[in-house]
Amino acid sequence: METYQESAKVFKALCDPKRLAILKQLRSGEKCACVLLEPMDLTQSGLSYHMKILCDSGLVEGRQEGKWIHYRLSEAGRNKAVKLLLALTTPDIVSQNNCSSCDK
Amino acid sequence: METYQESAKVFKALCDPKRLAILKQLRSGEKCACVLLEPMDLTQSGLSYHMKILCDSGLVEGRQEGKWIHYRLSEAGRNKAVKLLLALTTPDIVSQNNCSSCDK
DNA sequence: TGTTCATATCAATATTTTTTGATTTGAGGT
DNA sequence: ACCTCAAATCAAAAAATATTGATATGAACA
Repeated sequence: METYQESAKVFKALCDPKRLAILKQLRSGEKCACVLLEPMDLTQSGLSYHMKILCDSGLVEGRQEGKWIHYRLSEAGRNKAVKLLLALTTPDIVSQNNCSSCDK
Repeated sequence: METYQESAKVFKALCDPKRLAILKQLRSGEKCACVLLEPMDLTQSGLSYHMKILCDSGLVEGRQEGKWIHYRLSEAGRNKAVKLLLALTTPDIVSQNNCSSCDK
C-alpha cells in the first residue's frame, strides 16, 4: 500500500486554485505551456512549478515536441484518483469496530 | 458553480497525512474524538483543528452526544467529492479546442 | 451553583508551500 | 560553434498551513 505522503500527492495537486484553473484549461484539449500561461496570473517559472506537481500527481501528462511541451489530462490518472478517493473514504465493512462510547 | 477555493476545500482535507490517518480510523466505524486521538501523534487541539477541516469538507460528519462528539464518514460527502473530482479532470467534449501548436 | 471533563478557540511559533527573479538546460536553427 | 527560445531549476522571500500551550465554552452531574 502507498504511504499517506504518496496518496496525498494526487489530492495536493487538486487543492490549489491555480492548478484547478490549469486543469480547467486542459479540459478543453491539449495545450502547450506558453498557451496555458497566457490567461494565468503566473510567471513562467511559476507555471513550471505547478505543471510539475500536476504531472507528478498523474492527473496530467506532458508530451515533448521540439522545444514545446504539450500537456493533456490523463484518463489513467483520473481513474486512479477516483479509486484512491473511494479507497480512502469508503467504510471497510470487514473491519467495523465502533468505539465503545459510540455503541449507544 | 463553486469557486476554485470552494472546490479546493474538499481536496485540501485529503492532502495531509494526519487527516488521511484519521479517515483510515473512521473507515472501521464511528469513533469519538478521544478514541481518534489515542493512536495519533497530535495534541487535543491539533485533533480538533483537523476534525474541523474534515467536517467542513463534507467528507466527515460529527454527531454530538452529551459531551462527546462522534465522527463518521459521510456517504453524501464521498459522492460529492467523486463528482467534483470527475468534473475537474474529465475532458469537456463540447469545448474541444487544442492550441494551434498542439494540432500537428 | 460549583466541579469535572470533552472539545473548541486563540495567539504565537514552526513548518510547508508558493512566488519571484536569476540562471541553467536543452532543442532547433543559422 | 553560436544564437534563440521554451522550459526547468535554484535560492530567497512571501504566504499559507499546521502545531503548541493556554484559555474558553458547554454539557453533565453533585
